Amino acid sequence: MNENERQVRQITQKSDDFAKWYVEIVQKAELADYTPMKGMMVIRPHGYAVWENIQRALDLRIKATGHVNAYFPLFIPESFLKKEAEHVKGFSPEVAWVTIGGKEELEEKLAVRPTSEAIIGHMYAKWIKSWRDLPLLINQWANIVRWEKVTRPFLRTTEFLWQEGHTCHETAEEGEAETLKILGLYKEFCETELAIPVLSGRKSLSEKFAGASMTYAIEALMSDGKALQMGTSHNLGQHFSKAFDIKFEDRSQTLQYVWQTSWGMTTRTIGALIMVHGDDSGLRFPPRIAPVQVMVVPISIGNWRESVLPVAQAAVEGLRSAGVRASIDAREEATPGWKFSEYEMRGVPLRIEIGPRDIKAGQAVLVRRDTKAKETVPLASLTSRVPVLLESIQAGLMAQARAFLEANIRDASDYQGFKDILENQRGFVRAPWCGGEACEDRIKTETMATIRVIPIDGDEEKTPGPCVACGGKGQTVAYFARAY
RNA sequence: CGGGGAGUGGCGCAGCCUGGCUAGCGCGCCUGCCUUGGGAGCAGGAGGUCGGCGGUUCAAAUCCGCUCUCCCCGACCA
Repeated sequence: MNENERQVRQITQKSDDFAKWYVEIVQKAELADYTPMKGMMVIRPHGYAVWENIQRALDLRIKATGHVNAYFPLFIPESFLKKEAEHVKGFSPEVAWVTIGGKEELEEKLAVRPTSEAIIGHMYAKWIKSWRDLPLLINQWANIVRWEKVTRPFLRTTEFLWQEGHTCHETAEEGEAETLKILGLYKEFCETELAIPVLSGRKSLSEKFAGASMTYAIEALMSDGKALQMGTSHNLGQHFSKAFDIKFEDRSQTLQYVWQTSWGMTTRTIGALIMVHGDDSGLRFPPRIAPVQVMVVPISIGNWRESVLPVAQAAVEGLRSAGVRASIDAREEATPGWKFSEYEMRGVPLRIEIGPRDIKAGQAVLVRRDTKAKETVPLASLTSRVPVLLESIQAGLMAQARAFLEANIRDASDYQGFKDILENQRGFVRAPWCGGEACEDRIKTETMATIRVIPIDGDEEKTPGPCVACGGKGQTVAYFARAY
């Protein structure tokens, strides 16, 4: 057993049992913990700090595009949910209900929101009277409850956190433009901040949001070859405005229903960070969203408290004033080696080791988490070198994830080849599809793969071959995958 | 919700089939010494109503019934 193997002996290897590796990391890196209630987890401080960084970066973008934040109630009257037929049908199997308040049985039961279109639609009807009130661009950060049968930390929990945008527009074109703008915003966010490359496009009708006219999504590829939906942007058309009577008087004095969109991203993205970037030593957080970007470990030898510690602390101070989220672990009771492994597990992008030898040489040892490569840097140039390295790590993780994604998009022209890819290699399969639900169903039943996205017109060639399932005329190319 | 596996100090497990002494082991934790450049060592110590409820029995971690939770594989979903 070499050194590298010894240090990771406590975690399940990723290649050995991916699912087990995942839940072990979640718990050992203290991102989340189970509670006595099924499907309900505690997001622990280390996990919540990641969520706060995601929130900050995403909120900035949402606001930069003209949206404002508000907060709507947790509860939604049953009658509201029932107003949009498809909506209630889609969500009713997974809604939690409040039927008693204190000791009183409620006259009308209240849904714990599975999403907020209904309550927001009701309020919008009250607020919107004129074209001058449009566009209405509101976002909320909230918790959501969906009574799922199968749960997994971050990926699918009974209660989860998200942001949901709900907008109203004068025209169908504006609604569609907003839907696509957000889709692009999500894609840029995932790639820039999370270092997770995504495929974007529309969903098939069977996969679209209950009550939408069209759902667009971004999909990422986890390192076990399964796809994960990272965010959705829905063009709601006039479905909800008609159900909730959201009307405005337009510029030519005609009464019209507004055109709406809704879109969301959730705490699931944390699960994606784990599964896209994690390795056998633990997490690898992209620097931009890492709670701690740099951990300084003073090498505790001899009179290190007098000789090493002050230098290490000064280094942390210097990095902090340079805008780096730096921290120091000066605990006496843990050995340096233990700390190295610990911060690798927790995904800290960069480790700085400072010991007596380094001080003598006026340098520090920098170890990047993504490649584990070491370099020595003069103490005086830490504040200039560290930001460069952090950017390089961010870019490195992205490059690695993109290479993996690209290597795992495979074309299939016939059904046997299609099945072989899903059976032996997983990843995305790009294949022509006739647009028929029968073929979609058959593929799902026989291969467990679903259409993740259909490229938006113009993004892909327009003359697909025959449908990979039925051999009929191909209408479009679609990306299929087994998904979480 | 269907099929399979599991629940015993913080973590990982043994014990259960065939009921019986103070429920054991490794890691972790506490104290002290000694160490510290990849998860150190020695000595002493703390911590468990065996997931919960009920039943059988002189006696239950162990047998029986119900129930909760977790994991895996399907059907449903961000």
